[in-house]
Amino acid sequence: MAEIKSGANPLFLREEELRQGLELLFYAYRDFNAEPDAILARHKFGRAHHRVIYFVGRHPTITVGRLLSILGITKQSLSRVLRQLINQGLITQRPGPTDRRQRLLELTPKGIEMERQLSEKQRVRIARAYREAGAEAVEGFRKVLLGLTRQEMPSKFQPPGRLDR
Amino acid sequence: MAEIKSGANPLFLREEELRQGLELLFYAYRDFNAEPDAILARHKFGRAHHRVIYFVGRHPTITVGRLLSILGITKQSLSRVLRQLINQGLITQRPGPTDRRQRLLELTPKGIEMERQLSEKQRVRIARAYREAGAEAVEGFRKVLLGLTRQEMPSKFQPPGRLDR
DNA sequence: TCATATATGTCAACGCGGCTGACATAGCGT
DNA sequence: ACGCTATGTCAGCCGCGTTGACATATATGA
Repeated sequence: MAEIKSGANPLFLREEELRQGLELLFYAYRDFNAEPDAILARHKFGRAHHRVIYFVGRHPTITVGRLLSILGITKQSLSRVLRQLINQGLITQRPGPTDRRQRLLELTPKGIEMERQLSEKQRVRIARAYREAGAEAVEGFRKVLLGLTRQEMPSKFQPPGRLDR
Repeated sequence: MAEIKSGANPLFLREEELRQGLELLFYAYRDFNAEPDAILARHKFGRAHHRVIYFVGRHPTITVGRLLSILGITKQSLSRVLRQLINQGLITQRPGPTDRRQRLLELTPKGIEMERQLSEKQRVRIARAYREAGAEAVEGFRKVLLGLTRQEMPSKFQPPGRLDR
């Protein structure tokens, strides 16, 4: 692991390109979450709440366990925000029909409304970026992001609720 | 703000597309930071340290104030991690030559080595994703991310150390 | 030169959201 | 009946944001 850099080496140029990608991702992610963060703050919530609301909305009747592995956090961490969301009436839980140990999670109408408010900001932002960049760029965007994702999941828990169907 | 959804409306299909982008970004960002996180943990550092190391490496002799506005955090937050990095001998500071109130920050050789270790993981990952996706996709990736970034910076502080020169 | 503004640092307290470890309970499956 | 599983909870820790207040050195303009 050395010998990589040198003068007019294409690998050297590439280095800059890669760093750009790095930073682009950093800034985009940060800016992308700024607006929802503001809304959440008004409700005394944080990003963790946002993520839970989002994924429960996306996968109604999802179980706690499945939600845990999507989020990649511990049950203790989840429990804290989940309890708040349930207490505030944004999410309901009910026993699973076949396996009654499970708690199936769903958004209440209030939760749905909140979800809409939060993701609307981001959807608008993405929609604008997509529109400005063009369909072809969008395809590339997705390809690269997908390539960044997963891999070296050491065989163990595959991201279970993956978007890609 | 309603009336958006309906039956066979193209906007409705678009909704799915946008949500995909949303999640893609979430997963990519998460997975993208997993490896550096592991390295950092071994040194008792966190992501905040990573970001500081990264940007100081990228902009040697950067001032504290400039670093603050790149990171978008408060000086108290920065001060904590910066002090640790200086104590651990990864970063040095020295007074600015013209304005001696400033502290110019630079990586020590030890800091450079750490930076290399950390970003190497990410560079490899990006490089792989780029290679698999192809040059055209990379262009699209950048276009879209750039579109997601900035905007509604309320005129105030423009991201000062922006990558795009 | 004096006053004010700027660059930076520091103390203290707080909040969010990760984590580990330990333990509890209900329900499933053999 | 027993053990595994799904879930919940208590307690404590840590990273890393925040606000607010105050300190110091230096720059700069009236």
